[in-house]
Amino acid sequence: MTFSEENYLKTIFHLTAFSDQEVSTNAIAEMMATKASSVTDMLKKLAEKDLVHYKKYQGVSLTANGRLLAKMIVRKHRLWEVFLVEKLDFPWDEVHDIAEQLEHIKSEKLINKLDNFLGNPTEDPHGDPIPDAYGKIIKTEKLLLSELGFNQSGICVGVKDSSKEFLKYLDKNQIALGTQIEILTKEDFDFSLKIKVDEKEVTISNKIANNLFVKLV
Amino acid sequence: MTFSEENYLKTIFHLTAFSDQEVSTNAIAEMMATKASSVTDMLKKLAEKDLVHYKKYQGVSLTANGRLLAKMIVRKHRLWEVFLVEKLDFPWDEVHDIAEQLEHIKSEKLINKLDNFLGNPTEDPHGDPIPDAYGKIIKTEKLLLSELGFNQSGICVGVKDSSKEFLKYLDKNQIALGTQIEILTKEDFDFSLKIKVDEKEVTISNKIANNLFVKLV
DNA sequence: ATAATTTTTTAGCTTTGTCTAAAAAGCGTC
DNA sequence: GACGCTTTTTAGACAAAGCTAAAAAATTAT
Ligand SMILES: [Mn+2]
Ligand SMILES: [Mn+2]
Ligand SMILES: [Mn+2]
Ligand SMILES: [Mn+2]
Repeated sequence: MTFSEENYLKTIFHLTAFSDQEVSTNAIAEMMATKASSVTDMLKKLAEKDLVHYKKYQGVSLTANGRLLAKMIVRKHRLWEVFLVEKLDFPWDEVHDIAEQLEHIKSEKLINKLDNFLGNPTEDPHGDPIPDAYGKIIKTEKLLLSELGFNQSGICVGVKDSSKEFLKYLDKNQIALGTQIEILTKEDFDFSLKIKVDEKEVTISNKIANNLFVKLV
Repeated sequence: MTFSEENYLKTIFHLTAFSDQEVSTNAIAEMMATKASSVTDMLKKLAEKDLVHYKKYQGVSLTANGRLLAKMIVRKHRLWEVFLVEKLDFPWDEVHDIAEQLEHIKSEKLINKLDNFLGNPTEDPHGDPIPDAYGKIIKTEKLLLSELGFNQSGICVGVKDSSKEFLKYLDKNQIALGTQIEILTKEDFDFSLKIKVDEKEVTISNKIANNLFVKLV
């Protein structure tokens, strides 16, 4: 498998993760910042290798085999992210780009040894689950901060948007995984929230609250 | 820089490491298991980028810039080998192939953090020197086991041939870096040696003695 | 039901890195 | 200095992965 094939599989996996529907050529093209015609070419190749179900004009989905391979790439990506943060002390907003490269290193033994070295983590630095060596993913219950009501408290367990910009915003406001957040007030006009973080009051927009996963405490 | 360009630079670096002469198209082709015509194509491209000095029919050598880049690739390769052996507990005969992939990961910050994480090692698991972040290489004095005389003792500090086969042979005979070896007798007919390793006597061929680096004790 | 619009595919071209076969250059021998 | 062998380069082809522009299919609107 080439890097490119792996990247397509991973993209299709992410796009079908929650909807579980067929995914469109254009959706793939947009997410990969490429052209629809290039996507069509690749889908034919992946179909040829039995990694996707593909019928002209009818969207695409992963085969069992394709899904497993995609999960293995996600596994590698997230384990390397843990390594970079836990062992090399990288900030959580810098690891994704490097993991995009490391996820293509081919060696099952390597990734399983890395997994052990890291203590078999179940989540990456952004709170996303790490598939095990068989592709099994343990999904933990989590809801968006925006779904909490007044006076409810949650512990931050993940981010929905894991862009550099958002992660840096959270750093600036001293919000990290494990931080406890209490909802103080909700503004009806723009749905902005006043929250309590570490004894400090902070006002955050609806967009922020919609991208932070919490677990009720 | 592409993987392919990096591999060519690295090969030219290794071929010119000791001789310091121009290297031939055929020598590169042979070491990379490719064809001379492919090498010629790549040399033109590298010359265009000012990474090699190249004149038709007259061999090739690295420019200062090309040499520095080559050293950075070697640095990455050897640091990753240390990581694999020291942290992930890989046997020394399995790390080269994986390092061939890891050496192409692009991130200066990553490699410098890895260097620190490993305690800034100066040598890789095969006794080869690791260039520092500026490309500086500290060469330590070492001689071949075959150069020792009767009753002389040396500590094994490196291997000249680092093929799987040779490394496994050494494992089988309990010879590792740091092992002390004493020359007991030399056979005039085939230059085979009787040596003492860990209180045990072992007979080794001239070929073995010619591929083991030692430091006199 | 037809027309307009959007989506997807096809056709044809480009770049990178490889190959084979043939031509050109360099070198050792007489 | 010519001949023959070896090395190197060139010419031309191919596969992978991308692109643009045009055609075809699907979808939406009238
Ligand atoms: Mn990531
Ligand atoms: Mn992540
Ligand atoms: Mn190596
Ligand atoms: Mn090595």
